[in-house]
Amino acid sequence: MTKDSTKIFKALSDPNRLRILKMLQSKSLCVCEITDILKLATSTVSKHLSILKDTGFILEKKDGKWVNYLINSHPADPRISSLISTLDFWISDDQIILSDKQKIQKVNRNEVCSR
Amino acid sequence: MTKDSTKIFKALSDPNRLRILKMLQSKSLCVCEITDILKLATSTVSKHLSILKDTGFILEKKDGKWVNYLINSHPADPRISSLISTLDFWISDDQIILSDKQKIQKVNRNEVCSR
DNA sequence: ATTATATTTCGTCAGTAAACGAAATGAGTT
DNA sequence: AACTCATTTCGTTTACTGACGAAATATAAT
Repeated sequence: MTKDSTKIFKALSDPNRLRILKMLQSKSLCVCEITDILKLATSTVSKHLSILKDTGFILEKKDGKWVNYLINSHPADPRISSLISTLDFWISDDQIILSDKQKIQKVNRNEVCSR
Repeated sequence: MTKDSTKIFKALSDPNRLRILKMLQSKSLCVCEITDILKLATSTVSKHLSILKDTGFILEKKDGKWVNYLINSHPADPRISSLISTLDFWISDDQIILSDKQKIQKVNRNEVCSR
């Protein structure tokens, strides 16, 4: 219990993972869209997503060749739901988070991917 | 803002620091008392405490040669207060946490220190 | 079937974090 | 002032984490 509490906090203790969570709170996205915004290697983003998925913060939904990731709206673990709603209030005035949010609206997976 | 949010989560993502916080939620303690319970080097415990202090989770109160640490009941940062009260509910059924809590009651700083 | 695209897995490297003991600091005691 | 005890700081070692590119996997399109 202590051990998996630390696992939950560890998942939130990386700035790129927080950015991902905040983005997914606005809109569900595929790996390459997130990659385009964070400017990281695809493999790195994939790893971050698997950490967030393992802890229960997000879900994946396969759609053909794409894998969409979305916020887990009904997590089994109450600690996760509590933290997700907490994050809604936190960090909402942050520059990077705001600009991410704008980019999300414009991003087009057909342009962004296959490059 | 994102950066110091991760700093806050990082502070909570170590099992020994969570044990310390849960202990301090029951009773304020000095470094050597905590050292005795966690079975770590004094210098290690001191480092953990400084991390918790820097993020605002705990306060220190000097008392002669002892330095007592206590939960920060009125943190300036609302994120910290939110997490502190959250931790009150979490992890309360954990074996290690419960046995720590029992040891705290018995610990005597005059026996434990100076060895 | 072959090719193309999206994602994951693997191996590696660099930076970070946690542990320790030893030396330094700070505060009481003699 | 010299001494003792609690704590912090420093230097070192070991383990973990985040980043990358290359290779492997999965699905769609030709």
